Amino acid sequence: MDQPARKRGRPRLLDRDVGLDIAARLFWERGYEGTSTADLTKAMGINPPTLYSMFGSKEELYRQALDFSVSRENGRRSEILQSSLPVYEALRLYLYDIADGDTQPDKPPGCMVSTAVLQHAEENASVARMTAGLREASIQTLKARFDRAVEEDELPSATDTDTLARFYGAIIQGMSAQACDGACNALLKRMIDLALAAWPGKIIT
Amino acid sequence: MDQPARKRGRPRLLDRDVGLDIAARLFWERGYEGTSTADLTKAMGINPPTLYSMFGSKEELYRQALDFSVSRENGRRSEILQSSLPVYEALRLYLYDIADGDTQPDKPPGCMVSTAVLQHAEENASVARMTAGLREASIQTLKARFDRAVEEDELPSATDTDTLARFYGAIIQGMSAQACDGACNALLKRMIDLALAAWPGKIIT
DNA sequence: AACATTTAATAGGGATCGCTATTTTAATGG
DNA sequence: CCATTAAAATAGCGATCCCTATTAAATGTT
Repeated sequence: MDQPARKRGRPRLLDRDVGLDIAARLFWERGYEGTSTADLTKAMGINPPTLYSMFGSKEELYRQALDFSVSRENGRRSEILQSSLPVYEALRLYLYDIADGDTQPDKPPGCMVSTAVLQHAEENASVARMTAGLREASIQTLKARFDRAVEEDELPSATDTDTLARFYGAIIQGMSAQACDGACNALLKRMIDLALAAWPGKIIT
Repeated sequence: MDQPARKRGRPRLLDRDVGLDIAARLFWERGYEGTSTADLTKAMGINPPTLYSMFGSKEELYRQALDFSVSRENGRRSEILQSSLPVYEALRLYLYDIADGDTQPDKPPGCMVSTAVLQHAEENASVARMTAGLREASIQTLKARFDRAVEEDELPSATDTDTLARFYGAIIQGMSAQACDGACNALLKRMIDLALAAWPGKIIT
């Protein structure tokens, strides 16, 4: 009874999510401008008209592939950050999870969002705005968690949570860049430990 | 007598350094893959064959434009870092100078090297290797200064200078990314101040 | 079997990509 | 004035870019 309700007409050869996964991987590795529609159709095993009927356009496919990938990570990372752990420990695990994502053995290095479309041709400005928006949203998530920590007396009330969030955002972006340049997981985590030494109230030795 | 020794033949319409400056600005704003040879020739006011006779190829032009730009900054930044100031203060001024470079009013945002060609088509792998090499060199410069600080008892002898250098490298890359996303100079400097709080031996309040 | 519906495959269009063979122009040297 | 030198301008090459009009194939329905 769980039948996928076979519709009429010729059946699809490519599952939509499989296609998005393949596209995400290509965009992740080569960037938006470095990935051609020919690359995409070849990797998916389809012809150009199928790509356009399934996803609309290259830009729409990129957007959907980003949504698809981001939403897969968001659940776990949100759980880590919003857990009952002390904010400092939650932040550490959150950053470790991102470091793990930057250095997965069978996936492209770095983060698909953190360092994407920073430079771009004018015609791709709207794509750049999209990735910038995702980065800003991620920073706002951090800031909201820090604001809550202030309210719950885990952080001094004078804490500049905006700058604090953007600082750890910079670490996230720097980790992605260095992962692209070949940095290993252990190095990224050593960097995180250093960055956590800047946490308000810490005494470094 | 300081005559530029007018050679025979038709004189050049475009000065080489002026051309490199224009090219650097375009590559800086749009990235390597986002800048076309047509963009470059149009901005320089020349025809394609002139570009190729002057600079060899698009990739060679990118390399020369990078060298041209980097060498302009390197003198001042090296002076700051190698000055007689305490290493901690030298590092602060060094990072501030980079923040200023990321947010020059009449130039593209971010750094031309820090966040360049992180993702790329396969055919541009050699270009990516080049920018990655420049980033690594910059990190090694930091590490060398920190090693000197260890020798001169400005830092504990157990200091992991490699990780320390890569941590501040990550800050530099994160600042460039956020400048590309619109961050202002003051924000970048607040982030630097936070990053300096991670300096070994600091007591944060 | 014939039809309706939905997708896949073929083939290619118009624009732009990086680049170059050839010709023209502008200077100096004799 | 002519020859020589060197750079600029014209014109366009083959490849690839993103995308689509059209045709063929595979299913459920009648």
